[in-house]
Amino acid sequence: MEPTARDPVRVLLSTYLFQDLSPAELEPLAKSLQSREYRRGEYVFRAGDPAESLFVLSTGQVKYFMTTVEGDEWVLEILTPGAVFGEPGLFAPERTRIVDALAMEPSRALFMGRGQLLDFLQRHQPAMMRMLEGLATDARATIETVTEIGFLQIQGRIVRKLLELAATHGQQREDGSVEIAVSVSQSTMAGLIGASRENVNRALGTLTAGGNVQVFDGHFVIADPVGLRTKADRGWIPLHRRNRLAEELRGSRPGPE
Amino acid sequence: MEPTARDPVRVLLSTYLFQDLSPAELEPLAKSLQSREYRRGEYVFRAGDPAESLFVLSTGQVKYFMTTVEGDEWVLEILTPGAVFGEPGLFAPERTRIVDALAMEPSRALFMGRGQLLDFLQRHQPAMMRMLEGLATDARATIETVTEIGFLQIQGRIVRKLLELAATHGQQREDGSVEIAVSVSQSTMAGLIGASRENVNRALGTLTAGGNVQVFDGHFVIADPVGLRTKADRGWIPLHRRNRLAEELRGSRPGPE
DNA sequence: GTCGCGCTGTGACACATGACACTGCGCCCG
DNA sequence: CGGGCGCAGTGTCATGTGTCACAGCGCGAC
Repeated sequence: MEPTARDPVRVLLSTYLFQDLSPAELEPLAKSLQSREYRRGEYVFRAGDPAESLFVLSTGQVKYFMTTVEGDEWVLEILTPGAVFGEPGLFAPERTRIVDALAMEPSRALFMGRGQLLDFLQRHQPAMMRMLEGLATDARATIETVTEIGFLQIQGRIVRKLLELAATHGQQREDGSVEIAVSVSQSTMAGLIGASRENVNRALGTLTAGGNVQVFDGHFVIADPVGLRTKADRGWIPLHRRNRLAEELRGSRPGPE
Repeated sequence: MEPTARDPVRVLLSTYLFQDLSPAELEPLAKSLQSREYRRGEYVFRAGDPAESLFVLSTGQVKYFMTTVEGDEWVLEILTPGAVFGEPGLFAPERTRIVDALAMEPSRALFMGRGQLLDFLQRHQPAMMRMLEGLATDARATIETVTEIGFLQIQGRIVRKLLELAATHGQQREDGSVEIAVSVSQSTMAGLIGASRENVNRALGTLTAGGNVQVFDGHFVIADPVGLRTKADRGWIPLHRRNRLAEELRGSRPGPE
């Protein structure tokens, strides 16, 4: 475990939520934080649990997902160190978790109670702003996911998801390719895009055959990021990227916006 | 237009965001609000616009949706009077709208600037709490939508959506049936659940044939809410409703949650 | 009136995807 | 060593769903 993971203040500073604050401001909060280790395969929390804490992942990897009775799972996110999770459950009126959070590797997380968090947010406007920002960004990202699921087919969804993963967990390599630093099996990829494992396999097959993507023991390497990106926009769905073009069609619209 | 729609304070009080405040507290805010009317077919804002205001719908009906280049649209929500919209765009770092908001009927909306809103939220903790709650609830609702889209097929999605609409816009009638008070054409229903209009039509056909649902000129009546509800859970996906049952399987899990 | 337009109903058909079934491989554990 | 298990790869097959094509119908515009 790296030294930074041992120092709660540094962990907090590495999150989007607390990044704006000074170590001095974070010190008292950090002191009162609790911490816990999770074994591989252990749940941090499960859907239906009462939501009482905010979590910050300091080491390891946590899978964030929903499960159906049939056992199928929808993977919402792969959380890596520095990730803040569990916020929505704290603020929703039911105060109950609706997703499962499962440690995929030995992991460690800091956590703080709801009261503690609210208290801190109210005293520190920058953190409160970030909280609003985080929730809003989350909501919007999920909205985009919905439309992608609705209109793209498997290969397109994979491409989008790979680019997204590259954006958040990507590591540039000297030859220009980008390595995705989280381990994603084909089945979790299937869970991420809502498809069957078999078809993910096949789609991945054509992508590697096309030279855009490579796979090393459990993680992806995007050999040709530019090429892949062009693939993402062709045919399927540029979403709101079309706005520039649409500008002139609109004509004058008086009003607030 | 009903009298309540004319009084900004009453409109604000009818929203989730400002419901906890006293008329006296809302008075100054209400005074500084601007208001605007929209014709049928007019956009309140469009994807790509800079996000500078928060809106509160006082009369009419607004469609909230994303559009693809092909012209297909994903309808996120049908907004009715008392709805607050445009928040996520205000808080996300890009400060840009990613969805389209279109008046489906002649409508009127109040709006306030971002600075004005932030200022008010910082002075009124209850409103700030509601804001967090609203964003969190939004995020969670969308997450549930994603999983439903992923795992249910058309008929199931329609049933879910009808029940959801009934929950938010439903009106009990004397014979026990529930009327959905917003006008939803088959095409917008298709947009709501991510399916083609034709298949929505067919699925709706079997539902009406089964006696669960009726249609009067553009809005739905759920003839048999209980029966419909049982349909929603059978076969397809009870989501996290299984938690009760799962409790005993878990065994002891030491830890914060 | 008549045209056009938006919405609702259907039918036929192609096809992407889920489901099933089985093989092979690496790895851990007894 | 052998058995079990999770993961990757592939073929076959049934089917839900999108697409296209067309008909009927109410309604507003001219």
